[in-house]
Amino acid sequence: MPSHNQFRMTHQRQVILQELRKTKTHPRADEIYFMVRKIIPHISIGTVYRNLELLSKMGFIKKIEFNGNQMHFDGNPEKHYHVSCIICSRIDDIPSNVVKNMDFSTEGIEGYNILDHTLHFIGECKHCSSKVKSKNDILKNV
Amino acid sequence: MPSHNQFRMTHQRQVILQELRKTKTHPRADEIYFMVRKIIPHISIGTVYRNLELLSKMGFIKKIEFNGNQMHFDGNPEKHYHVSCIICSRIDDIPSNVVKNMDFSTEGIEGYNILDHTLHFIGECKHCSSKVKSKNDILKNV
DNA sequence: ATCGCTGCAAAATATTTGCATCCCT
DNA sequence: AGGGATGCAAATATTTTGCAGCGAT
Repeated sequence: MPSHNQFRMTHQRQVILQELRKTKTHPRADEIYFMVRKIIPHISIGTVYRNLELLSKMGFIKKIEFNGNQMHFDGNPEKHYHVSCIICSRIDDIPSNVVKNMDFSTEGIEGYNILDHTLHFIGECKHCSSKVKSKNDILKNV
Repeated sequence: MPSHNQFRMTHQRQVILQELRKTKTHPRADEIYFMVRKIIPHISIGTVYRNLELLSKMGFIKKIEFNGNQMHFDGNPEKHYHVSCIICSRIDDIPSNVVKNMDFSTEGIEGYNILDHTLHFIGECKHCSSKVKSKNDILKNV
């Protein structure tokens, strides 16, 4: 973990950021790697990982740690919440008006200096529920 | 992913569950492996993973997916929230009165059938803040 | 000219899985 | 007895890292 005295905006870093900002799908590192390879064919996966880590440490992007073994990344660093599908693991943004009111006092959390929080909904997306439904339909006939 | 027609309470499974229920530290699979090895020395790590997966699918335990690359497990399947340390990744339970009121309508989350949610606080635990503090103190004298 | 960054490849981490055998129900 | 579960080991999957050379400031 280097301590950065000078942050350099390299071409690789700029393209990673730009491509991540373009999409709303909260991609994983390997997906970002393939997206960026279309623009920088010889970029290495190590560079992608290093940049995602650094960009999130600097607050340009956000890591989504609710994952199912793989990290996801969000080009939008503004505070917002997510919902993910328990079947296919896709992650979507939650409209800001869904949570109307959240009343909590972090003072009750003893021994911690609270810096942030995440609220993450889990459900079944419509794509997956329709898949499961048609599978059941098939099985009924067996 | 086997579909279980008969669930068997094997010795391994029973000890994994029992040891996980004993602790409040939300251990990782490898930590559970070492805990259980004191009782069943020849248990394999594969068995631990398979059982943790199955026990969480059946609702006996909970996976904590906010992790930092490793899954954590909670022997308490009751609804409750967590806080984790951004430095050392330890995870603690949140007292139930911290969140006084959370008003949201999942109907605003289009295209999802919402099943659950997690609320996870991130902060610096007192152990780590004191460590950082003493490190800074040392550096001041350099 | 520095020193942070990159590509490459190997290493480290974490989790899953095939298979013969075991043992719970 | 049947089939789910285990141990072992190999395979996967994911992320990190050492190093020599490159390039942004």
